[in-house]
Amino acid sequence: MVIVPLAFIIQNAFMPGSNITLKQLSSILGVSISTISKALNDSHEISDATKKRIVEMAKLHNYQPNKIAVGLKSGKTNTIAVVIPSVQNSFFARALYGIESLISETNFNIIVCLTKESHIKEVETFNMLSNGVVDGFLVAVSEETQNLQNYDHFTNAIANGKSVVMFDRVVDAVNCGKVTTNDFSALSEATQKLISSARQHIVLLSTIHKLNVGQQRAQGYIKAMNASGLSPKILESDDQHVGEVMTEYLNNNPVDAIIALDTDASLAALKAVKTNSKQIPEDVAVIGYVSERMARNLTPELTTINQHSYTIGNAAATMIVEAIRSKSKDMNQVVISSTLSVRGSS
Amino acid sequence: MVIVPLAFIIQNAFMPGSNITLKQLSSILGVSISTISKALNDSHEISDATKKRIVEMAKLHNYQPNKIAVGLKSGKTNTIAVVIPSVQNSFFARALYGIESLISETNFNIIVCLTKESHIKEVETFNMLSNGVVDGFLVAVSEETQNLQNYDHFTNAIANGKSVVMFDRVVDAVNCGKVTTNDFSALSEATQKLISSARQHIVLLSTIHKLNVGQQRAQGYIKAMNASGLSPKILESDDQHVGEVMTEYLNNNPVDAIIALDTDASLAALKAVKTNSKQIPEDVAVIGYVSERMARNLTPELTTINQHSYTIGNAAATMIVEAIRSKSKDMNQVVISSTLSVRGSS
DNA sequence: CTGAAAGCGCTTACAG
DNA sequence: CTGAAAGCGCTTACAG
Repeated sequence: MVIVPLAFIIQNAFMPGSNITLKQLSSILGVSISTISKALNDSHEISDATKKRIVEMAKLHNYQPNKIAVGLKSGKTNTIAVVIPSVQNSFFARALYGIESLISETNFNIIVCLTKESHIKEVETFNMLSNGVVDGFLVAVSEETQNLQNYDHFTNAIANGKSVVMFDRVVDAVNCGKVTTNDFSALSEATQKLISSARQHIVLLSTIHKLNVGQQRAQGYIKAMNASGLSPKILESDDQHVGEVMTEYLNNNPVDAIIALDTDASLAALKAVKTNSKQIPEDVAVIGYVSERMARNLTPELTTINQHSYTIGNAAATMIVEAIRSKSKDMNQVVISSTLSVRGSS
Repeated sequence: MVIVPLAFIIQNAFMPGSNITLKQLSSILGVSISTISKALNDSHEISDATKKRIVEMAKLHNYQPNKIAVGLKSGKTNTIAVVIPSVQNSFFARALYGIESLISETNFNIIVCLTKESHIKEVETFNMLSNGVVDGFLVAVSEETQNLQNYDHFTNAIANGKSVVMFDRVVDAVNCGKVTTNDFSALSEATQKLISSARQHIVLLSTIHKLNVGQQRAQGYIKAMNASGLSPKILESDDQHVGEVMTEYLNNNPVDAIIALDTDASLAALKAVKTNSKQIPEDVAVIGYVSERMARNLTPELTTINQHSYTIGNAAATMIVEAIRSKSKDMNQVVISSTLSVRGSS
């Protein structure tokens, strides 16, 4: 007969939802903690009979292993930090969705940290999570970090044995997994396409000229323009003033096509052309970067360069899970090609 | 003289970024682990001299306490789960931004989990994180959970001693902290405002009729319409077909105002009216739900009901941090009022 | 003022 | 096949 201590009964009676531990199960079953642990982990050392008894009792009490304790013991937390500049940008929102979808099918969790393009915030995040909290980092590098070119927090994390995968915003100088898109050639092709439809005065509108991706896209545009003997014209602004900048330019220059490099610029371009009483796409063609869903609800429907953000997120998540599980150091690079979705605006 | 074991030197020599532990510091300093722990926690038990020595050495080696170990010992993890349906919806994206902004100023971290409106996913998330991983949950209840009215995962978490705060999507039946907006009266006022500008045929367009918040808004609209002797007309659809539904109705019925309850419906309403060759706002006024930033970039600029999503997220985060810290059980409710931002479309 | 010991909830060599 | 012991990295009552 097993004597169950009174204190235990009381505790269980009054805390029905309270999480039960191996120790408590041990005193209920009259079996050692080690045996229970092994049984629940389906060790071959334990007889089928006891396994059965233990598993049933564990189920009855809704036993859930304490992840923190497992993490401390194993040195693994099964948690991945997703460090991104923002989540209000539809690219990152959808990439995060792609990441989460993949991760939720594994036994990993994700911690999301928003850097707001701040280097300090990014560094603090890495420092705070490097010690025991996460197994790896999925990061889209902040604008400020790109400008400062200070990458110690990345290399330290890697030196600490953490897996690091960069996506979209990557840094060549850091040796880690990378998932990017072909920004240069996507823009070059889109520009080429406009040129082959006899557009001559093609303007690039950007609020992301400080970012690597923005520069890559601009280079692709410039290359295509130059290749056709056309002179590139790049308008740069911030999200507050991009509309004014576009309108101002439209009022004083010939324009028959606009390529806008982000959501704000895309909406602003549509608005500026309409306000200018020009027809889209007859007078001015517009190609932009917005989500597919939004593109379909705009007037006219917007031709977009589709970055496949979900796929990028998914690929990055796949890569880091693989890296953590295999502990391999040789990191590969994946490029998810952007594609042009032609709609009414071009 | 302190004898430093060779193994330790090698380890340090070859793993410069590796996280140092109290044990290692102890062997470097020749002081016990307990003393070091107390010194680093600024205990009054330790003399200033040793404190200084210890703190300096800790800094030199960039000592960071292992959060997992601290969490296991204290039973607190300083981590909060944010469980939301999606992050592609601008409301949740911005609310998450508000949450993160508040949390990042505390010593808490957030784990973000996306339920995709699935009850099962929500339940699994709660089960998975309840045992040791998080101290509390910040949740916007999924559509499916609202329909099934199965709230056991919430009450279990609360019984397990976790703090729970619901925001935007709340469940009255669960006794926890709540942050909401005044959906009913916001719609009632917006409708009233249209009526007082002599609009008669005011249509409500919604893709969120299955959600509590959608129903509340619809009720506010109905009340205002009835109060003025007008007959309410509610068009319901999903985000794929909302445009067709609106266009179809416009083609066959008199309409002089549209209130759209979400971003998809708002863009679709603008598009449908324009396609129908009607003028906004002269022929048809449009009021919608989109972010301020997007509203300003639409043509015409959209009058919106502004939910103050950032503030809602911030308030919810404040509430749960407070709840966790104080361990108080009496949960309060906060209402952040929505406001009407009048722009060109009405 | 400092340190040894116990313990948070687990896992896993090692004995028996 | 089962269990006692050590240990993951910390904190904290308790001795000295």
